[in-house]
Amino acid sequence: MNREELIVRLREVFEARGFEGATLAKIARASGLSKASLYHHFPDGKRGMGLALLTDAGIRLERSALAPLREGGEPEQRLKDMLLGVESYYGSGERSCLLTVFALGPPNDVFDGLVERRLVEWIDLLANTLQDTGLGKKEARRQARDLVSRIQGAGVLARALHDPKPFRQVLRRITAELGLR
Amino acid sequence: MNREELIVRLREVFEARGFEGATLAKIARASGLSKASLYHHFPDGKRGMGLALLTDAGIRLERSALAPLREGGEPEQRLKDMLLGVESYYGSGERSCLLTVFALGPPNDVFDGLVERRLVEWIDLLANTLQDTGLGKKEARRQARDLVSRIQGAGVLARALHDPKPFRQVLRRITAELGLR
DNA sequence: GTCTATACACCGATAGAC
DNA sequence: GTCTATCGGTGTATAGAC
Repeated sequence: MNREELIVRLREVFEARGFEGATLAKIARASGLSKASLYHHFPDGKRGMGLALLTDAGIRLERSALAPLREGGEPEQRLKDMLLGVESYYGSGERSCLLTVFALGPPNDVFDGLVERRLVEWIDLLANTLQDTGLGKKEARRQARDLVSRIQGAGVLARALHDPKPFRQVLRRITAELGLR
Repeated sequence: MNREELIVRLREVFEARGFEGATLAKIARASGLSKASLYHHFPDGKRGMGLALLTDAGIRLERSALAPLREGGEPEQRLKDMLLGVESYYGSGERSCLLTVFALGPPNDVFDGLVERRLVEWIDLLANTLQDTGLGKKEARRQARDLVSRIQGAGVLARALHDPKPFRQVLRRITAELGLR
């Protein structure tokens, strides 16, 4: 069992059940390892797992959605690529964002800081890109916040309704509104 | 200690920590009652508390945000009133929606059904109102889904960033976009 | 209605064999 | 690296006095 595959298995449990809802018994079952073996891979136990998973989610979000915004091409193309990355990151609405799941659990200084930094980074990058399309600085920031809200909300809605379609529809709507055809 | 005041106290714990994170010890501390006394008010224990709180949240959302949509006035006024109700329901971004918090916890047939029904109801009512403004049926439904997404996402964002401002800004933006001035 | 005391299951975590 | 067995603590829930 290598760490990469292990993280994928753990992710499913934490994403679906939240940090508190992910008990070691369920994690062990999902991973095929015993509780004791999990401590070989994560000496800090559940705290370490949560940290590793949240870091992993941040990196995946960065690669899928944030990195495209940093590229040097046309801003319209960057926005388009970001939305494609978001679609992939959310598994087309079938999966939840771990940052969101953790954010709605109990307060935790370590976790909360990681979540907050990624979201701020996302909004900042998005605002810069929107500015490159000709928007004013303030309006770009407002729209960036709004877009991240919509994406997060779409993920929540899909989960709450047990249906990935609302997620895809909202993403399509955003694409259309931004004039990305 | 009457039930109304008790529910308000419990709400704070469940909203901030989620169902799994809300332990009886914390609930007892927050309510000023002992664990045993809580079982006098909620014979079914934590399950009963969660159900009562989720029902309460649904009713508050109904009164604040959904009821205005049912009224007979101008659709623009109904939308305006809904947004005011949403602002109030979310405590201007200082509080989270318990439906969202529960939706992102572990799957639970009872809870999930309640959450789902309220959200579907919200989207339906909103779509009807938007249709009354002259939108086509399909477009009204799409926009209704989008609006609920944005509101939910705004609540998540405000919580994740520990700052109510993004919530208020998104709500203001929606108001402006709908031409409600 | 509220309490103290307690039952008992499950939690995260560890010991130590292989 | 993986396991079985087990620890101490905390979780939900109950008994029974007042």
